[in-house]
Amino acid sequence: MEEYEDRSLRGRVFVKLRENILSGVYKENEELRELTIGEELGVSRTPVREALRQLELEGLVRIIPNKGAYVVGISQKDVKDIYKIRSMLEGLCARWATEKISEEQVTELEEIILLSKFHVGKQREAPAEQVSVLDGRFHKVLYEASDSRILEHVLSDFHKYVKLARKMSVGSGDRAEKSIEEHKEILEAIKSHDADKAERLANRHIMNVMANLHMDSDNI
Amino acid sequence: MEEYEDRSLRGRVFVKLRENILSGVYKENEELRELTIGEELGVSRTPVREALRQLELEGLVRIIPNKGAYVVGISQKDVKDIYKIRSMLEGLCARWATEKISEEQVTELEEIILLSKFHVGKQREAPAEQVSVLDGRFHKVLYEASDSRILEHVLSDFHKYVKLARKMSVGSGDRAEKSIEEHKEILEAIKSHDADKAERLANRHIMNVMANLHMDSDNI
DNA sequence: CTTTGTATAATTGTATACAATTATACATTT
DNA sequence: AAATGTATAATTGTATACAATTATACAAAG
Repeated sequence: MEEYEDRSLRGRVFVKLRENILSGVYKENEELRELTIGEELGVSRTPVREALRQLELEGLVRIIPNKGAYVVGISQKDVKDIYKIRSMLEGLCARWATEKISEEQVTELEEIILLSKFHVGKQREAPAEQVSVLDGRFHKVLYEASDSRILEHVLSDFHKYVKLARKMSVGSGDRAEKSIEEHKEILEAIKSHDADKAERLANRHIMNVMANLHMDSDNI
Repeated sequence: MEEYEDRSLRGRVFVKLRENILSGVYKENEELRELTIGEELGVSRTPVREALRQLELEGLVRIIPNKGAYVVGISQKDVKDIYKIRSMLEGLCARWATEKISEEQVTELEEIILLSKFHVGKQREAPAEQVSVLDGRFHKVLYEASDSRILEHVLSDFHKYVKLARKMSVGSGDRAEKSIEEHKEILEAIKSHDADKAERLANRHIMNVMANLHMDSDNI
């Protein structure tokens, strides 16, 4: 669904606006004028309008008819809530994946873990970025393995949210290694068909990620 | 966020299209042409386009750039998945509500239960409709009581989904009475500050609702 | 000085025009 | 007859024009 997002002007405007809202470029309650944004991005009002309507549905923008579009943004508490909700749903996802995962997907997850260990080992050339990408891929495969497009959809949304918001926070120290270790444990539980354990581990994994974030500023 | 949906043309088109997709008027993979829909609803392409872009974000429509918009719809399995996910999240919602609910909200819930009993009692003049509205209000207050706009947002979305899809299925017999009884038990648990119990009851409540649905046809 | 009314400007809502892309029909070639 | 190329039509993508609504400035009244 999202693969085509960057091809159209609307898609690019949508991605750019979401990024600017989540990263704090646009502040809470700031008014987003269609013409102004269009001029900033070099497009007309039409794609801007469409992007704003989509952002409204995502809850990042509040539109008051005939009046304007206003940034909603997400607070520190929102991020925490998302992690708690995600924790539950990632658990459910791991449970369903245990029942539905294919051989190919298991292999894919093993490859991702292998690559993650490799990249986190050599602590040079932007390791965080590479490891972050692999983390995203790990969870994405898990979502697909759950064989539930509904669950996949909602988890992907949340994942995008926190991925962007996370850039503001700083994950500390040796968290990356521990995270990969947890991925490995989750996969082991899935492979041994222990759905309860997989759910519990996935659950805790997300809570650990959250606990590692230092969320000091009020707005993310 | 949704209160203004019906005032603008876009809002009306959006609601109408979603209704037609979820109720099966538009079939799976059917192409939705902007001009055609605009003519059907008596509007130009612009509001139709905006509505389609929103539906894409909701996952009900798949848009292929420069090609068209196609109905995705939801399957029987999707509905079941939504209920399972909702079950978990309504549990979490009840837990948080236990910690955060206000006196006014408790009163509001008590009123809704009282009214529900009244309406289910006199089995005349479209009782199902009235009881359904009250059911919606009960859960809405609970969402607000959780004091988490994120959880409220995702649960509201799911609730809308199944509310529309449910019309296709047939809830049987004396389910309404039992449902109200369950609402009452959840509220009692919340009032006695027993978060574990509230979560467990809310959990089971949604699963009971699902179990009561007769989902025979392949597409809902 | 504050309030209220009104004219003006700014902004959004919708429709339409034009450009770019894709689908279709049909002739041409093999 | 099947495959391919090309012209045409249909559809979407974007920009712009116009209408409706809301905000702003400022004068007049109290």
